[in-house]
Amino acid sequence: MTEKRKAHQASAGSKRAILEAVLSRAVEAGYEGTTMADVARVSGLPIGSVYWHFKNKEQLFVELLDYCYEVWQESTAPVRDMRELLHNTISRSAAASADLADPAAAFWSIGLVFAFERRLEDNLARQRYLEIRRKMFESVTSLLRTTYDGVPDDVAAELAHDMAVMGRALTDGFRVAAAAGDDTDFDRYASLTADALESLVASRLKEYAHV
Amino acid sequence: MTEKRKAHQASAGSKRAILEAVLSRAVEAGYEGTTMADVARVSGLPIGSVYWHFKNKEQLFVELLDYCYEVWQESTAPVRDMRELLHNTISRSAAASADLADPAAAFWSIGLVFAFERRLEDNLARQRYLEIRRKMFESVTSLLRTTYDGVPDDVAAELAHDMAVMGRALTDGFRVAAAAGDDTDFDRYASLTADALESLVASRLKEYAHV
DNA sequence: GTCTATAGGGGGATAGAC
DNA sequence: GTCTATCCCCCTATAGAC
Repeated sequence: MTEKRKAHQASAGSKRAILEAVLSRAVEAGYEGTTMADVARVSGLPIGSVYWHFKNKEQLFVELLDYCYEVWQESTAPVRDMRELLHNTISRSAAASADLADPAAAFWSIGLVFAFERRLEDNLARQRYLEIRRKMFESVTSLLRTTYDGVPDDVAAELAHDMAVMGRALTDGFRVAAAAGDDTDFDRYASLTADALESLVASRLKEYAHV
Repeated sequence: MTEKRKAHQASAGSKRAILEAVLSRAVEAGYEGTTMADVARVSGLPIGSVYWHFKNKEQLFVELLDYCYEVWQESTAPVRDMRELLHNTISRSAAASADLADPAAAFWSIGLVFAFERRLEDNLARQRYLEIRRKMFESVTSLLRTTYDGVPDDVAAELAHDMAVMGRALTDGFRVAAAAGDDTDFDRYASLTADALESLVASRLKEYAHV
């Protein structure tokens, strides 16, 4: 193994160590609460190394979001319907509070902080979160659309959009509940939520069938 | 009017000016993003006066939350059912983004920042928000409970609790949507939300009637 | 009660040796 | 690539004149 390769490997290892350090700090302290000194301490590397691997704090968080999103995609089995989707996301909201070391769960927990910190408007990490948020919404919408068989395209599209909007609101809402420490049985409400949305879909489909 | 009275009046006026200054800053920048220097500048008073009226930043935000909550209570007409309640809270989520000067609407917008900033765990303002959040939840629960006539008490209680949990999640979720800048027709989804929850209630009531 | 000046501490970022 | 020392700015909070 050449010297260059060795250096490269060490670099990759350090980079990952830094990302995991910033993850563990970010889920507890958010963006502003996480200091570069913290990250250096937790990762075991000096602060100079952190700045060698990442241009600045902003870029560090951009790459953190990318890293988490990647892990999330890999670790998330494809779902078949809305019920399964809601169960995954809402139960995972609880997990995001309990198991903060899970990058997949932590992603959304960190992201919501960015949604609310309006003063971070120009912050690239915030923009990255919003971008991923949009991507997720689109993919959920098209997934749901495939679940309405034998329905005119425009109706299915509208229905899928509505369910995606409401599903997103519910998911975010239960994340708020988790963050606020509300005493909530997330499994139970994942089911109830699915019941509510499914009955809404049913009545909408019936309505269109009558036209 | 005595000198003492005059001084007292001036004090009350300044205090209110400071509270409105911190309100306008807080909805834009959150807790950490709002600096005491900002507050002084916007209120037109020197920073020394701010510290004369309020012990510290923490206490300033505690009183801001109390102030907003008070205005919110006064300005909110009593609602009669879940549909009306959802419409008020969800439509107002949109307003919280549009009309930031409205203390009633701003309250929830500011509060959610506290929910997510876990590192503010010991912060009295965060605790005050969570306290008010609980109070609201209780009052919503007991309001809903009165809307289920001719139902056994325990069933009505469970139903009211479930609807309050889901209503809160939806409301918070749409506040997230507003903060994230999602393109959402809040009026429309307030209706759909009410449809979904009402049909859930209907099926639960039917279920219990059969037993 | 109002105002100014400043102490005191912390955080982001860089320089430069190794 | 790693590490240390340090600069510089901003923020909370206080001291003390008026």
